Amino acid sequence: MATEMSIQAAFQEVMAASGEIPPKQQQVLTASLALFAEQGFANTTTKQIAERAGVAEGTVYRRYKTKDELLAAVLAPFTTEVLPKLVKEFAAKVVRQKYTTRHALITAVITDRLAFLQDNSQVMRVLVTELLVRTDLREQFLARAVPMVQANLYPILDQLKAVQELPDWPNDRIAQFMIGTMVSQFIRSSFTAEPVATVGPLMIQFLEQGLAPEPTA
Amino acid sequence: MATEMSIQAAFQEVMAASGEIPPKQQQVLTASLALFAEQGFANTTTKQIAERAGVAEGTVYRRYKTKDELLAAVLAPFTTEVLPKLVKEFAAKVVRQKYTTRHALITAVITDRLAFLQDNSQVMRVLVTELLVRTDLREQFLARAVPMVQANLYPILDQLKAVQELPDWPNDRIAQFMIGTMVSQFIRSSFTAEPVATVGPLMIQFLEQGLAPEPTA
Amino acid sequence: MATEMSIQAAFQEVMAASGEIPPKQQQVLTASLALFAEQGFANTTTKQIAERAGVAEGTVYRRYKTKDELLAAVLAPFTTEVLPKLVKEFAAKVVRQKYTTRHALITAVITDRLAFLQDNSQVMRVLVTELLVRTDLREQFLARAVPMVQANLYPILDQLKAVQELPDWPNDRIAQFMIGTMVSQFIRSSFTAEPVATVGPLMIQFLEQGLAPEPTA
Amino acid sequence: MATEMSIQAAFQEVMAASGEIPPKQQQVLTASLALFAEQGFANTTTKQIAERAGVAEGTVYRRYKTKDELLAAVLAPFTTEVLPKLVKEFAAKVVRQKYTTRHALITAVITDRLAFLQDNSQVMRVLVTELLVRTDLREQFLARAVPMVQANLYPILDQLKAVQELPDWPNDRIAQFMIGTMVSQFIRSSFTAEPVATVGPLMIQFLEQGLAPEPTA
DNA sequence: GATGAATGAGCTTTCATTCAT
DNA sequence: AATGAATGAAAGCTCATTCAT
Repeated sequence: MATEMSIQAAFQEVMAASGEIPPKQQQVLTASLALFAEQGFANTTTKQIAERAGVAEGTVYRRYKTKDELLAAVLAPFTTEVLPKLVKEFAAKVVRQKYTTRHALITAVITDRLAFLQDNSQVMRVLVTELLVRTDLREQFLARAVPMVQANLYPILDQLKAVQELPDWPNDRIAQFMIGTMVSQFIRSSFTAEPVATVGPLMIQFLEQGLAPEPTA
Repeated sequence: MATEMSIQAAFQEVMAASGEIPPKQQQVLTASLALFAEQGFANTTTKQIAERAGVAEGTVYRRYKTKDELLAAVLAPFTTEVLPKLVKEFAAKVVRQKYTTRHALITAVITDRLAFLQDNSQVMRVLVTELLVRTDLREQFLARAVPMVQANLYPILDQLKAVQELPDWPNDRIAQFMIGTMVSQFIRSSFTAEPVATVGPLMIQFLEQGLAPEPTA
Repeated sequence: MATEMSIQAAFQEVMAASGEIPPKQQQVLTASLALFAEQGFANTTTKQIAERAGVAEGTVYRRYKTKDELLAAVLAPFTTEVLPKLVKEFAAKVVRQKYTTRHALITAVITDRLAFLQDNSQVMRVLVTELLVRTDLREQFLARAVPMVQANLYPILDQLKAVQELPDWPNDRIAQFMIGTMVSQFIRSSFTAEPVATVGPLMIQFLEQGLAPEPTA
Repeated sequence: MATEMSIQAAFQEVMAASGEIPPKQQQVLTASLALFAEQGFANTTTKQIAERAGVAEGTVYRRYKTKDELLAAVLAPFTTEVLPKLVKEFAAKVVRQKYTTRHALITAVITDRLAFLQDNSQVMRVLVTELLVRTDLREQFLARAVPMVQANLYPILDQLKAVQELPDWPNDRIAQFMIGTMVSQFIRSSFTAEPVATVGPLMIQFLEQGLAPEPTA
C-alpha cells in the first residue's frame, strides 16, 4: 500500500491548483524546507535560502513578508492540506474495508502511515522541531490535528472495543501508544538513517499484542 | 520510587567536582537551561540569560567562552554524569533484585525512568530539540549513550529472553519500543501539560502485553 | 475671488502641453502628490504610489525614470507654470486696477493668495517640506521664485512707498512680512485643520497697520 | 539680551544631570542632530551617524532601540526641557518687569526669542520638518506646547488688552501673528543664511504697528 | 571576578529599479 | 504601453563576544 501523497507532492498540487504561484517561489519553498530540515529554522539564513533556490535575496520576500511567514508557508500544507486528506483517506479506507480486527487496523496504520512518515521525513522533522519550540505553532497545530484524529480515528476504536478487539482504555491513550510507537521509529531513523522496511512486521506484532484486550476473567 | 538524581543535583555535583562553586555561574547555568527549554537554544540571547540569572552579560562569559560551550555545559551533566549513573544504578538494582519476569522489569523501568523524565523534563526537552538539529551533538550523544544502554540493558534482556519472558526480537527493537513508549509520553505531556502519574499502569500493561513472547506453538 | 489656477488644473495643462495625456500617468501624479503630502517624499514607496494610482509598479516608471523625477514632476507645475502665472496675473490685475492704497493691495493679496494657498495646500506642503531638506531643490526654487517676485511685486511696492502708503523699508522685508504672515496661516491650518476663511479680515488689518508708514514727524 | 539656554546646552545639562549617559552616547545624539538637520531624518542612515559620531554602528542602538527612538531622543529635550523653561523664564521676566506697553513686550519677545531660534536653528529645523510629516509627533508636540503658551503668554496679552495696548483680537491670533513673523524669519535665514541681527528693529516696528489697537472711534 | 558599554559581522528586511512577457 | 515578478544594493537592527574599568 503506497503513500497517497507526500508533502512535496502536496506542494506541487497546491501550487498548480492556485495556478498563480511562479516557479521561483516554488524554488524558494523547496529550498527553505530542505534547509530548515537540515539545519533547523533558526540556523538557516535567508541568504542561504536564496542561494539554494537560485534566486536573489529579495525574491525570498516577494510573497512572504517575513521569515516566519516563510516557515508558516512551508508547514501550512501539512496541517491544512495533507494531514486532513491523509486522515480522511485513511478513515475512509478503513471504513470501506470494514476492518473488524485490530490486526487489520494496525497493519493498515503501520504500513500506510509509516511509509508516509518516511516519505515526508523532511517536513516531519521541521514540524516536530518547531512544535517543540514555538508555543503559537503548537497550539495552532493541536487545535487542528487533535479534533481531526478524534473525529476519524476514535469511532473506529470504539467499534473495535465493542467487539472485544481493543481493551477498554481511553481512546487518547490507545492513539498515543500507536502514534508514539511510530514516532519513535521516525526519530530513530532520523538519527541513525536505518532502513524502515525491516521494522514493520515487528512493530505490528508489538502493537497488536500491546493493544490486546485484557482476558475477560 | 524517587529519582536518584536530577539535573539540578547533577549541576551541584559537577560544580563541586570542579573545585570551586561560583554561585553566579550556577545561576547562569540554571537560567540558561530554563530559557533553552522555553524558547530553544537559538532563540535565546545571552542578554536574556544574564537578566534571568541576575548577572552582567560579561559574567556569562567568565567560565564559558562561547554560547555553544554554555549549551554543552547545560547538557553535559546529562550525558556524562546523570545518564551513566542512572543506567548503571538501574542495572545494578535489576541484577540485585534478580528480576525474572518482564512484568517486574517493565514496572521498574516505567515507574523509575518515567519519574526521571518528569523531573528532568527541561533538559530532556533541550536535548531532544538540539539532537534533532545538530549533527555533531547527535553523534557525540549517540556515541556515548548507545554503548551504555547496550552494556547495561541488553544482558538483562538476553536473560529474560532465555526464560521465555521476552520474544526473540533484536535487543535494539525491544529497547526502542520501551524507550519510544516513554518518550511519547514525555512529548505528550510536554505539549499538553497533562499529569504523568495517571498513565503509569496503562503503560505498564501495554508494554507487558506488547513485549510478551509469541506463544510457542 | 476664486483661484485662477490650482495644481490639478496645472497638471492638466502640462499634460496637454506635452501632447498626449496618458490617463494612468495622470493618476500616478495625483497619487504621488497626495502621498507625498500625507507622509513626506522619503516615507512614500513607489509601491504605495502604484496602489493608490491603481496601476502596476512598472507603470510608475514609464514616464519618470526615477522617484526623484517624479518629485520634480509633482513640483514642477508649481514653479514653472503656476507660480509665474499667478504672480504675473496678480501684478497685471494690480496694475490694471491702479491700487494706490496699501489697503487695496493687501486686501487683494490676502483674499486672493490665501485662497490659492488653501486650494494648493498639498503641493505647498510637499514644497515646503522638501525645500527644508534638499539643498539642490532649494537653490533651484529660489533662483526662479526670487527674481519673479522682485520683478513683479517690487515695482508696486516702490509705487506705494512713493505715495507714503508704505514705510521706507527694504522691499524684501516688506515681502517677507506679507508672505510670512500668510505662510504662518498655512502652517497653522496645516497643523490644526482650522478653516482659513475666518482669519482673513484680521490678517488684513494686522498687515495694514503693521505696514503703515511711520508718521512723518 | 542673550539666550538663556540653547538646545545643545540643554543636551549637556540633561546628560550631566542624569549622570549616567556615557560620552559615546552624547556623540551619537550630537551627530544625529547635526545629520538630521543637514539631510533630514529619513535621508540619514545609522551608518552615517556612527561614522560622524566615531562609534560602531551597534553603539547607536545601545541606548535607543530604533532609529525613531533616536529622533525622539533628539527632539525630546526641546519639548520636555527647553521649551517649558524658556516659556516660563520669559513669562517670569515679563511679569517681573511689569511690561505695560506692547512695545516693551514685543521688544522682549523679538530680541529674546529670535536669538533663541537662531541659536537652535538645527533642532528647530529638524523639529519643523518632522512636525510637517509625522502626525504622531505633531499631536504630541501640540498637546504640550499649546497649553504652555496659553498659560504663560495669554494672561500677559489679556493684561495689555485691558490697558488698550492690544486690540481686542483672540489671543491665538495675536500669538499667531507674533510667532508667524518670527518663524518667517527663521525659515528665511534657514534658506538664505542671512544674518538675523539686522531685521530685529524692523520686525519690532512691524509688529508694534500691526498689533496696535484700533483707534476707539 | 564582575561589570556593562562597546564592537562589528552578519542578519532580516526594504524598496527603487529593471525587464521579459 | 502596461504589467508585476525579480533584482540586489543598502538599510535597520541583532547579538555573541570583547575589554577597560
